[in-house]
Order: sequence, then C-alpha cells, then structure tokens
Amino acid sequence: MSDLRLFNTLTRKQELFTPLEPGHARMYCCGPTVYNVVHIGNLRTFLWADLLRRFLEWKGMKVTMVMNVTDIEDKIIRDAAKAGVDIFTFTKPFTEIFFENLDTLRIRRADRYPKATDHIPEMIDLVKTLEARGHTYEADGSTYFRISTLPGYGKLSQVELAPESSLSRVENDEYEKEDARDFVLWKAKKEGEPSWKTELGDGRPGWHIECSAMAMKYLGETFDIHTGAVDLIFPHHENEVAQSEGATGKPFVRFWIHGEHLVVEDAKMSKSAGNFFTLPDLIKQGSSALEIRYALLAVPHRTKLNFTKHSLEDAKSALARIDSFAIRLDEIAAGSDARPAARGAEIAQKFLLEFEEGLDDDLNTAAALGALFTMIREANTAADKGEIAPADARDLRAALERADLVLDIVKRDTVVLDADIEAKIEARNSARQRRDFKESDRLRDELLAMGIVLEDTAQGVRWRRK
RNA sequence: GGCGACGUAGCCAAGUGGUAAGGCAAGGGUCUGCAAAACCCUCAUUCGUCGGUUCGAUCCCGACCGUCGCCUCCA
Repeated sequence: MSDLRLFNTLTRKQELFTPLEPGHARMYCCGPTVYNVVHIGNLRTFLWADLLRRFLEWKGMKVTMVMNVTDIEDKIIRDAAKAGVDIFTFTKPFTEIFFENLDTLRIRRADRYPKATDHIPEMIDLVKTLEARGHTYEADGSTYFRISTLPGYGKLSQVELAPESSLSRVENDEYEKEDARDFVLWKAKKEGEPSWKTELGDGRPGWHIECSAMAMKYLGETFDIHTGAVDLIFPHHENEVAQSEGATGKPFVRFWIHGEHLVVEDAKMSKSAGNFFTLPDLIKQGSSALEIRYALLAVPHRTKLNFTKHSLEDAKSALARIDSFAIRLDEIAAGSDARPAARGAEIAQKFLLEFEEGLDDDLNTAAALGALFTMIREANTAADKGEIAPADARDLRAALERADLVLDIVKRDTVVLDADIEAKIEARNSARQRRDFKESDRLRDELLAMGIVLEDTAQGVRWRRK
C-alpha cells in the first residue's frame, strides 16, 4: 500500500499517488532529442525519473516505463544537412552515447524507447482523429491545431494566454497560422528536408505530436505519470494535453511531474558560456560515475541543483563514509559471535521507516539520505561499544542493501587483490612486526601509488582502492 | 508586461505554528611506531528585511529587497 505523495503540476499540489490500475503504474518520460550528446542536466532529469520508477517498484508496484527518443526535429535536420548525412546516420551515434551514459550512471533502462520516426503512421492517425473532431485546419499544406476549439487549453501551464498582439516575437513567416498560439501538427514538406508521403500530404511531424501518439500507443489513452523538466511545461506538455484530450475526450495524464533545472556554478549551462558538461567530460576530469550520481541525487528533483566542483568533492567524501560503513558491517558479520540481533536490528528498522517516509514525501532524497547517515552514525556508535553482533551487522547490511535498490550508490567492488599487491601487504606486515618502519612505510607508499589505501585497524590491516 | 520559483550556518541542503535533519569543510578527541584512514564529539538563541495574525512564526498573511526560471528552441 503506497502512501507516496507527488507534486502534480496539473493541480500545483502534492497528491497521494495511486495507479489507475491497482498495483501497476504506467509512466512516460520525455527523453532526449538526439541532435547532440546528452548533458549533465538531461541526465539529472532521467535520473530522478528512474528513481521514481525504482521507488514505485520498491513499494511493490509493477511499473511500465516508456521514454521517447526524438530523432526528427529542426536542429537534427539542420545539423545533419550541415554534416552532409541523412538524419538516421546523424542521430545514431548520439543515441548510442545516450544509452552508454545511462548505463554509466546506473540509470536503469526503461521498458521501451520508441523513436519518433518509427511512429509516423500513429501520428497521422492521431492528426486525422483531431481533424475529424474539428480541432485542426490546413494552411499551405501544413496542419495546425486550433486551440480555440479546446476549452481547457492552458490548464497545465496555467498561463493566461496573452492576446495575439503581445506575441509578436513568435516568428510567423515560415508557416501560416491563423493565431500565433496555434501550433503545428504536421509540417508541409520543404525542399531538401526529410519527409514522409502521407494522407496529410508530404511532410514531417510537428514537435509535440510524437509524444502524444507514442504515449497513448504504449500506455493507453489515460495513464498515470508523465515526467520532464520544467521548461517543457509550456508549450510542449500543454500541447500534448491538447492533442491527446482533443482526440480522445479523456484525461491524458493523471500526474504531471516536473523537475527543476541544473545549473553549473550558479550559471545556466550553455555552450557559449563554456560550462556545458557531459558525463564523459566529468569522468575525464577525474570524477567517478558514482560521485556524479550522488551529487545529482542529493538534491530533490523540484529544487534547482547547483552542480559544482565542490558538490562533487562533497559527494566523494559522503560516499567514502557509506562505503567504510559497509565494509565495517561485512567485517563484523563475518565474526563468530553468536549473540542474537539487538541494537542493530532496531537501528535498521528505524532507518528503513525514515528512508521510506522521506521518499514518500515527493521523492525527498535529501531526507532519505539524512536518514541513511543517521543510521550510520548510530550503528557506528553502537559498534564502538561492542553492541553490534554479527546478526546485527547482517540486519544493518540488509537495510543498506534494501535502500540501495532505490539509491544505487553503494560501491560494488568485486576486484580481487593481485598476487603482487597481496605480497606487498604481507611484506609490510612482517616489516612492521620486526619494527622495520622504514621498509614498512616504503611499501605503504608503494601501494598508495598503486591506488591501494591501507588502514591499520585494531582488527588488522584493511585495504581499499582510492 | 504576464505567470511562477526561491532566499536556512563557511559551502550544499532537509524541515516544522511551540522553539532548527543530514552531508562537506573546520576544531577537538580515540586509535596508531608515526601517519593515513576510520570512528566519536563540537559547530545556526537562529532561518533575506520590515510589519501583521497568534499565547507563541523560520514555517500563516502583507510589503519590501535580492536571485532565478518560463512566456521563443530547450531536460
């Protein structure tokens, strides 16, 4: 039974989330336009969408998640032409990089990634339905949506639409619209641009129609969740609503979830400002994928995230704390002490409760992480007092694992020590035993240079990779 | 001009009508041959400013100051 509450842009309120079909949530996420490599801001949006999916599953729901890949669009056409290749050749590498980035950041794959160009017939059908219901008009071979035919237009963005005159900035020279607020469903063919021969004439789809067509094809005319970043609320999502509800007469999406933007060092990310970051860039600069994941996850999705060098350093230290805790638990768990679980089980239970309560509150990852660190401190204190038996350690470890099904930030270090490294550690131990500290320090430095950090604890030497 | 968001310690960031989670950094300590690492402790009488409502406000209302976003392609 879920008591997850999500902020719904449609009502501007937090609402209790329950799926239309009990136990099965359906979500559509606005995905990348593959005219370039995805940047860190795009990835933030995809990351919290995945977090939402994981959390729904964590609560026992089945989730069907669909994310579009937009592979036909003005910038793609422009840049492909510039590169002298067709749009398919042009978008292919960017699509591949997108998927690689998801894997690197531990963003789980959606169930489907439909491409716009694979769904032209569905879009045509949708436009024809809109035509039959009187929502469209044609001008110069293009088909437009006439917003005055849909009384509820504007309900998502809650933008009191300004009179036509104030929208003089809208460029109207290319396509002939009756009203500047109307938007194009199907664009008439232009010389040198890719086009499809259809019942609507030769041309290509407008920007918004793909999402309506593909979302309804895979998730139904009404589905549970639609995600994206705040900049898509208007006009993209508003127009999706118009197209879909204009065609079906039914509510399109029950929960519209929008995430805030990421800024870099307090500035909007842009190529011209030189602060446009991609995942491979950041990794090249020495950050690990997990550090980046943590930095993106630590700030709840509806809060603007200031992505900085400093935030990555913070993430690194915070993760080290979590990893050390996991190692400590594993060591205790391996012990032979047969006491029954006591303090540990209690701490673990309290943690899982607080963790879930945090995420239930509109995916408050900051609160959930706060609960995690509180558990770590409490368990460490108890362990220092010898109150953590192996059974306790196993309970705590299980709780950490359980939370990590959603967070996925714990290091999975399965690397086995090379014989060489092992030999050096052994040699250092014997040097220390014969109090040859010069030799032992030399070996320690050598290992450090190899990326192996030694920790001399009361239980002996522990090592980990830097 | 229209719509909206935000302003909490050095930095990041939760939060509640009853007196401020957590992380990083910093300082102190434990441990150690020395270190490092690890662990523990400390660290905002105060939540942009000024008023109002209230027994009581950081949280509610109003004004102001400041930052930012959308209204045009955009995650």
